[in-house]
Amino acid sequence: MQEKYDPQEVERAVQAQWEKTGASRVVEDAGKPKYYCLSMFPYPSGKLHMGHVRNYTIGDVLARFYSMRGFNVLQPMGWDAFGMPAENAAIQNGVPPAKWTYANIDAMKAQLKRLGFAIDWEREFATCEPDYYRWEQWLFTRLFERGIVYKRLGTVNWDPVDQTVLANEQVIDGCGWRSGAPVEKREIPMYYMKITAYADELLDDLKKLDGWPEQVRLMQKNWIGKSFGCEVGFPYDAASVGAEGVLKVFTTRPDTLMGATYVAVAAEHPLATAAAADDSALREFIEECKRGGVAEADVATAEKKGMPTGLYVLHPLNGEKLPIWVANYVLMAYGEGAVMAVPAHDERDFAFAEKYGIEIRTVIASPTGAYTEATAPWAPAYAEHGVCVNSGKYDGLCFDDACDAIAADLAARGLGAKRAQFRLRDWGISRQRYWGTPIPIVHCDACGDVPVPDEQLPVVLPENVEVTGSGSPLARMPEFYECACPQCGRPARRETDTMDTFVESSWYFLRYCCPDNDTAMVDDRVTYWCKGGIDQYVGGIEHAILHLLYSRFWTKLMRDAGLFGDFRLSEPFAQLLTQGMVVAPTFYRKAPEGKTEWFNPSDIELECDARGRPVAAKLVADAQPVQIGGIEKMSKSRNNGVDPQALIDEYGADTARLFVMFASPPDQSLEWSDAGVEGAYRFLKRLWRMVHEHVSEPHVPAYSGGALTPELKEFRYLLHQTIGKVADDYARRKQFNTAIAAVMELLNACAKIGDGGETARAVRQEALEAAVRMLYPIVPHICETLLAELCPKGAAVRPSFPDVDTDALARDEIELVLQVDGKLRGHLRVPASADKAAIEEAALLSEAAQRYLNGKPPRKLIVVPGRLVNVVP
RNA sequence: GCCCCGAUGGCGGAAUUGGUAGACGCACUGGACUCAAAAUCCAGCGCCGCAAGGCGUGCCAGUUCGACCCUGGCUCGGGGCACCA
Repeated sequence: MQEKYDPQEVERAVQAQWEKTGASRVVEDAGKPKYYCLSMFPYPSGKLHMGHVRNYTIGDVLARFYSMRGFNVLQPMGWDAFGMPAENAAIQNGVPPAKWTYANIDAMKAQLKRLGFAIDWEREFATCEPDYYRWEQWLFTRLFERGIVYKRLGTVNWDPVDQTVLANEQVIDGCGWRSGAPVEKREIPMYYMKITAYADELLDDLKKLDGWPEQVRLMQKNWIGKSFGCEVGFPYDAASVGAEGVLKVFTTRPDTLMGATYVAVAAEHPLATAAAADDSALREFIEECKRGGVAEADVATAEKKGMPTGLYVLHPLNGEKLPIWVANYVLMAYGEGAVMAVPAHDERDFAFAEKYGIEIRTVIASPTGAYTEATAPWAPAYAEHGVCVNSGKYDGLCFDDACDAIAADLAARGLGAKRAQFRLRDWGISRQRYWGTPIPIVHCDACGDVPVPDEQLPVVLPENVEVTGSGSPLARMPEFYECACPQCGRPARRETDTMDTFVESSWYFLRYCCPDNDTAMVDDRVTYWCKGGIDQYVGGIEHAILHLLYSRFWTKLMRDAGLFGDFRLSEPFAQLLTQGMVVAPTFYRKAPEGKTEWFNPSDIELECDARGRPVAAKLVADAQPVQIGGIEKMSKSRNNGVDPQALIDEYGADTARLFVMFASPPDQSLEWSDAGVEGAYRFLKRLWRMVHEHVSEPHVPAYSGGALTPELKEFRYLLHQTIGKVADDYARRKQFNTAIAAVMELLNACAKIGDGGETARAVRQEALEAAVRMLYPIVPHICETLLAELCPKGAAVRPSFPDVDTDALARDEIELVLQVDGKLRGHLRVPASADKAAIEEAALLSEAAQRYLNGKPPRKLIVVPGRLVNVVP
């Protein structure tokens, strides 16, 4: 055995061995329990960043642990290859998106291999390959025929200078990121998927996902946002509107209906358009509402503005004329694009009414009497449930009774009924971009929208295109869009929009089971690997809502398309581990034209105050100052990703893996710092040295019984306690930093065992073997090597996880904490078998208790078995 | 603005079910080895105090024999908000 730990050489040799034996290759095996361990696949941005290292190490640790426990483990990897950065690279450097993407995949795959993950690379694919997306197109046509996919208008960000649709990320302070021009909202036809038809199931099934973090389930529940209330119809005031009709709104507070003093509609609402026809000021206001992007955060934080239309509706219960306002806070996409406003009992309506001098009418009193009278000027709106006042026949009714009574009266007039409402909206999947899956639809003047028939699939995305950043390249390629109608054969136009990349990431995990199937989307192998759900999914918490919700939805769509046969998979992910983000500081400079340039932390020199807080920063290259931004998730757009390659080059993959796992528990966000890498490396060197010293003497079999000194007995207690703790950390808690710490403690204790004779060496053999096996999932290269040295005969055998020897855990005496009045005052050694009375007696006799009791009996005596005794004087 | 999460020494973090706050590691300090340095090993290391002891888990209140942990109210930081992935 080499005396010195040389990670580069160890890792090269071990990886070559794994490669040779196909150690990570896996096939279906009915004789073994399966464990499908999935990590979220990366976008091929070019280089791995620390978030990837963390994510894939967590996955690999679990995969290897379950493998050691005898499971048939599948750990696949692929590439979420479509998306905007490839187009941006094309615009900047003129490289075709496909070429750029495949080059990035090669680079990142090499990095993943260097890290030694037990990935079955035979199953790898990229979502930009026609063999993959053809099945997505195929299912799309089925869903289109069933009406799950439909077309309607949707609102997008429009850059009037670049004449192009912008992603929310490309809108900065209301302006296009390249042109700097103010962005406008524009309505265009788009394809939607009816996720709202599955809203109830998506909500109900959350209850079954007990392997998911509560936090994620809660976020999804709130996102789906099922609320109960009432639909209310406000008949048009025919004299002002000039037409018959009913304005529909939804409210969760029908009990406040008698306090409604106006209604508000979105700028795009037909009533707003009608009123603006002969009102230039209103037209101008509606134009103003169209300025700015569509992102909800921007809309919700914008100043609330409105304008009266001069039109009226009639209150459905008392016939009173209520003005119709256009308001920028009402969104056409939600519900009916109109709301009823009750300023006295809704904070937003209150602020709006105060600003524009609209009547505020109190109709709810606090049940405790705190808000009883309609007295102006009002304090902030009383938005709690209460009792109806100033509401005629409804006076005195509580929330539930008022809702029932008002809903019944509305129903009697045909102007409303109780119903549920979802916040969830249908999923718009059309993108006016090049680098995505072509939407398989042909537009024919005679036949309308015709899905591409199976025999013409896939609709292949042409790869050699010119990307300019203005408009969609496909829309400039007649050779792509000119086609014959599949139905009537006449000249027709192929759809040039592509699909949202979330579609590809909604089912890739199923395709890993059967990537080579060229006659079906999925097959029986999915049943083997996905029965009961994918056993473990690991990925960033930033995907808690969209990606995970879309994947759940898409799985249900595939189920309902009959693709899973009798197996009928409904929920794809049984266990979910949401990794906390690796965050890093951001640095930028703003150019005069408003463009922002972001600088990588590695190119920055920081100046800190006495307490170590950064106060100023400058770019090393030009020594000029840069602005310090927030500490954000590592991303390409903020250029704050830290490249792990330098770490791997200097210390090796095992140190990188150990350090990242030791730094914090997986679900916690981690501010990147490489302080402490040395410590991880030092630990591996120490482990190597301890094994080297041990094996340089003749081999002894691991301890298997016989008399022990008290010291060795105590050490074996620690050893087996540690094995149990570490196994629990891997399997249940998924907290690897404490598993590592426990093994460190064990080895610290191991180093302190007196050299002793044969027995001590046997115990040390047992401990070192166990420690190396416990660490194997985290640092597999060094452990593979050390295990071969420790058990020369078993070198070829796949390593197993050590078992707990329960005999070693038996104790004669235990130590209890002695508290007086809840404060630590000493310890108590008692026989392990001592009962409550014996413990109480020992506690009262203790020096500490005597000192504080002054001979008086205690007021209380609390014994927590196995832990402590508290004497309350 | 709305939804979710977090805050513990100089730093990363531990305390698993309300029961010893600070495990493990980093940094630092002292010592050993060395011509010297590196590496390694040993010891110390929350704050105040000579000590006894007191204080201490973002802030303010509360529940409890006992609170980092539970409840209410804040502050700050992070994530998501439907076209970043």
